[in-house]
Amino acid sequence: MSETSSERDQVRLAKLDELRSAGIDPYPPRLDSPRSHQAAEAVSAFELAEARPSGDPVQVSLAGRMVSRRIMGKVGFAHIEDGSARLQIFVRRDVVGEQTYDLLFKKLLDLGDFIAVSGVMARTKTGEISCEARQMQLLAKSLEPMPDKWHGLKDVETRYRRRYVDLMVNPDVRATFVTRARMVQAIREYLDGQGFVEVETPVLQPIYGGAAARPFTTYHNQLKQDLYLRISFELYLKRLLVGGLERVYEIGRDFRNEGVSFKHNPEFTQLEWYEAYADYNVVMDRVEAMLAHVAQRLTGGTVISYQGHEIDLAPPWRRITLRDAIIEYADIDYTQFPTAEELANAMRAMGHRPENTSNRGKLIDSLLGNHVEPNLIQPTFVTEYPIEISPLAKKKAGDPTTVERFEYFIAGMEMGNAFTELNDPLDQRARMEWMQQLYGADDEERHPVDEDYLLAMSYGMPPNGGFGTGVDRLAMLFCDKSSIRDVLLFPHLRSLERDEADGE
RNA sequence: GGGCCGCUAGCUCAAUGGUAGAGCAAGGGACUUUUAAUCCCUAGGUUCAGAGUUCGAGCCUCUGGCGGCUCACCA
Repeated sequence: MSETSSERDQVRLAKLDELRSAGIDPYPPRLDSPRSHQAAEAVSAFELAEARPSGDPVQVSLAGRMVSRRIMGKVGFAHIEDGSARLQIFVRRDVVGEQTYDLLFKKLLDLGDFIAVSGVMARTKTGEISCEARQMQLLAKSLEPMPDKWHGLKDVETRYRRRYVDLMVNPDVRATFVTRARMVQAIREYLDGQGFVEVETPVLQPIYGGAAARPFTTYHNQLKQDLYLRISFELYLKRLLVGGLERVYEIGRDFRNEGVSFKHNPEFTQLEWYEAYADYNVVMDRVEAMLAHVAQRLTGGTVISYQGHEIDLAPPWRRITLRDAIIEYADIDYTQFPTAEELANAMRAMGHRPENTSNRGKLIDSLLGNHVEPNLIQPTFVTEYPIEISPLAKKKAGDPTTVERFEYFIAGMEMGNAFTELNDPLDQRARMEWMQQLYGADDEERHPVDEDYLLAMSYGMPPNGGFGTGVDRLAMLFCDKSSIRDVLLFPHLRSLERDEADGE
């Protein structure tokens, strides 16, 4: 599949040859002088020494990618960039010698090459702290040109397809993924501190469940078994409560075979936890506390800025019932319309265009998604959900149509879902069987009945509160990104079609 | 899936339907404190693909590909 070599490819390959004939390994296995400092460390070491009257020279050995170069005859400057910072190096021919200066630095190095530099830290005439090179070693030759040093890489598609290039030239992108990592770390810190145990449950599941979603299917050849990539962890984690683990959580990948959008990727990271002897009120308290903790860790405060909105994560958050929220934002009191048909008619009378469904819960959910959700900028818990769309949640005492469930919303996005978990095995079986009727056989969100889950529950499951949230959406929030693709290192994209005439 | 927008040199971008250009990057040269270094010279293109209209298409039309935004659907 290699194309006709362009001139620029030829030039780079010729440089490889020239390096080798000069006895220079373009890909040496290690540094001649082991790295002593990261760039940022070298700068602080110099600043420290500079502040002392009799500061000794600061000797350093650095390594990084050469990202700019300015040659002025027999002296030249370059910037190298490592994981900590960008640092200028100053190279003089009469210091490093002709072979290093003329052949290597001036002629055979390219922007993008990894190099090691040993020398002394100094301040240049213009005041920039730099490393004056005594020795220089090529560490890895780059064969592809770097993007424009000033404009960087802007093309969105290329940024996603070649994230490594995006990362090397756009510092904000690296910062985003560091922030994401710190966010996940802070989540674990909170939960671990609360006595939760982190566990891992199967990604490959013979029966999927725990969410209303369409799964990916796969197949185990030797076992001759159909398997599904999990759409949630829920049913496995709750089995652990049966087994006596009282507080469990999992952070991992879910897979849903649905549309992709700025907030949906086919695989995404989910956090779920389950806590014995807690109900959904306890869960709400925890969600507030956890996200306030994360915000503190990342920003030192609880107010974050998201797409121009100031969002305050400090507890307590607004709590509103689903019924009141829909009355407030859509002006419909769904309790006045006890059947799907009546509710759909009422919605039509209000100018909405509800889909044809006999599932009243789905209609209510669409009112929530279309009319309520976009308005919930500040963190908000919406509570008390219809039973038809909540097969795993416990009924509210005295109201058989409603369950103890909440979803929480921030910045107009649904961020997560929780309930007082249903632990009555007979009720659970009835609810699952009811779902079979409620969702037609052609409904792609219809769930199979998980007999082993029912068996587990029959052994006795403590009352508990469970919670699930999209880690990527939290990352969008804390990284101030409007698209999930900007917080995924390698977002899913269609494959590029290869030109078949392009030769193998 | 629908609608709108985009795709031109390695990168960032130009180009009334009339010879495809610039800056950076690259190659050659000058330059011993520059920093978007500067100066001189050079090379670099199937304008996403295909078809059509036209004397002539990067530009107009159609089909397809990929992407972005958005609507629908969903967690």
